Amino acid sequence: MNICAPQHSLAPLVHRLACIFDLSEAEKEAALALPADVRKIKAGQDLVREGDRPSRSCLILDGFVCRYAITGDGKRQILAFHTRGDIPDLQSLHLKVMDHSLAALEPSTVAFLAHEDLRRLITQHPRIGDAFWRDTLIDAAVFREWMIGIGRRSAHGRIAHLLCELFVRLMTVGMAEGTSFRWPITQAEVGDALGLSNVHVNRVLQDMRADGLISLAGGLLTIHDWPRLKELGEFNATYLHIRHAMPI
Amino acid sequence: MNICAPQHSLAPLVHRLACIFDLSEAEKEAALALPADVRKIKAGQDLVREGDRPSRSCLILDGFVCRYAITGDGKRQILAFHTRGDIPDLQSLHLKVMDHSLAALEPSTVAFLAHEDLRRLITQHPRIGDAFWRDTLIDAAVFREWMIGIGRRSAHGRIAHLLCELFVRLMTVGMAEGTSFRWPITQAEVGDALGLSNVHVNRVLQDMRADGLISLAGGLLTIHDWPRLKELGEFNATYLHIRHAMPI
DNA sequence: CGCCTATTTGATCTGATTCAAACAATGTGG
DNA sequence: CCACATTGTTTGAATCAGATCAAATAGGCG
Repeated sequence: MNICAPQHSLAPLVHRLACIFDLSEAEKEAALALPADVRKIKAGQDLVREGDRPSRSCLILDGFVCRYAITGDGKRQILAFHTRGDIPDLQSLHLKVMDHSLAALEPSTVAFLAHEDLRRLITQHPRIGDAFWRDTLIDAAVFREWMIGIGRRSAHGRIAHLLCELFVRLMTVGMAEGTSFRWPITQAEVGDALGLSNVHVNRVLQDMRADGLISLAGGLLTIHDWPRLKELGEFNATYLHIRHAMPI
Repeated sequence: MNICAPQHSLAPLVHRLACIFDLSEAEKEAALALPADVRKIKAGQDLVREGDRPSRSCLILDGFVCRYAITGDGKRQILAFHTRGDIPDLQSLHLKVMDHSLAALEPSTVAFLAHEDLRRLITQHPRIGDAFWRDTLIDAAVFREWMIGIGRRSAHGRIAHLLCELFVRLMTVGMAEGTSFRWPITQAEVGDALGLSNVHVNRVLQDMRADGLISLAGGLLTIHDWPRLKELGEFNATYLHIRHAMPI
C-alpha cells in the first residue's frame, strides 16, 4: 500500500541514489514502490528530536531542513542542511536514539519511510543497502569537511565554502537555475552552522556582495564569480563523492 | 590463509563490534578468521593519504592514529583519533577516493584487511555488515559532536570534552587503568584537532591541572575529578552509542 | 652529551563577539 | 488595503578569547 499521493512520487530518492550509486532499473522500481507517508511540514517545526527513538526516517521531497543540537548554555549548532532527495535521519535505522534534532527551515514536503519497510527493501535488494550505506558515508564526509572549515578556515572561507557546497548539491537535484538558487536560510542560521555570530555573517556577506562574488536578495542567491568563490572557500567537490562530473 | 601472527589475533575487532552490536558466536568466529596483514607502523607515518584509492582498510590493533586533512594554507585539521579495535578508513569500502589522510601518532600495530575479504564476510554474514554500518554511523556521530565543540564551545569546554571522550573510548577497549590512560598526543595535535593554537592548549591544560581536574605527565593522563570534567565539557556519552552502561 | 622535539612563558595583536539600537521586510488580522 | 507585530537585516562601538610572534626551558633518545 502506497499512501503517497501520485504527485509526490519518491523519484527524488531514486534520483539522489543514482547520483552516488549505479542502480539497476529493477532496483529503482523497488525503491519507488516503498510505502511512504507524505506530509507538509511548517517552517520551524521539528521532524525528530534529540532523544527520540524513531521507527521511521524522513525523505525530503521539497523544502529545506537542518539537523541541529543545542548546547548546555542554549547555543544552537546546526550540523547540516538538507534538501530534496536527502534522508537526514537514515542513521536512525541503525542508531536507535537520536543524538540531535531535525527541523524544517521553510515549509517542506517530507515522506516518512518506515524502518521496517526500508529493512525489507535492503534485504531484498542488497545493492540498495550498499547505496544507503554509501549515502551515510558521504554524510559523514560532509561533516568532516565542515569540521575543517569551522576549525581552520576564516569566516570568509567558511561562508564561501558553504555557498559552494549548497550550490553543487542543489544543482544535482535540479534546484538551481544557472548559478542562482533559492536561499531560505537566515544569517543567524548560517552563523549557527559555521560557529559565527549573526552580526559577523552579515558583515562577511556584505563584503562578498561588495566584491561582486554573489548577490543575495529576496530569498534568491546568485553566484557571480564562481572561480573566485571556489578559491576563497578552498572548495573541492571530491568529498561529495558524486559519480558524474559537474558541468562547472 | 591467515598471515597474521598468532599473538596478533583480530580479537580487538570482535571486542569493538561486540561493544556496539549483538553478534552471535558464529559471527564472531567468522570475523576472527578474516585474513589480515599485520604490520608495525612508525610514529608519524601515513597509513593512507588523501587521494588514495585503497583496496584494503586498517584495523588498529595497538597504538594511536589520527585522521587529518591539510588546508590550502598548510594548516592541519585533525578529524578524529583512533585506537585499538577501530577501523578508521572502513569507509573506503564504499567511497573509492580518500578525502583525508590517516597517520600514526605513536608506534602502532595495524592489521590491513582486504576489501575483497571484508565484502565476502559481509555477504556471508549480513549482520556483520550491519555492525560495520553501525560503526561508520557512530563515527559520523563523533564528528557531529566535535563540530558542536569546535563551533560552539569554549577552549576549556572543547578540551574537557575531548578528554572525556577519549577516556570512555579507551576504557571500553581496556586501555585505561582506573581513571588514567596513556596520552601520546602532543599539545599541538590537540590544537589541530580542536581548532586551537598549541599555545592556548598549553594554557588551558595548565588551568585544568591547577584546578585539580587532571594531571598529565610522562605521557600519562589521569582524571582526578570526573564529575567536574564532564560538566566542563558538557559530556554525555550517548552519542558514542555503546550498548552497555558505563561503570562511571 | 648533544640534538630534536615538546612544553612553557611573556607580550602583543586581531578577528570575531557582544551589546544595543535602527531599519527593512514579511506576514496577519481587522 | 492599511496598521501592527514579528522576524530578519544592518550599523556602530566596546570588548575579549584566543592567535601570533618570539624566546626560554625541559624532556627524550640515539
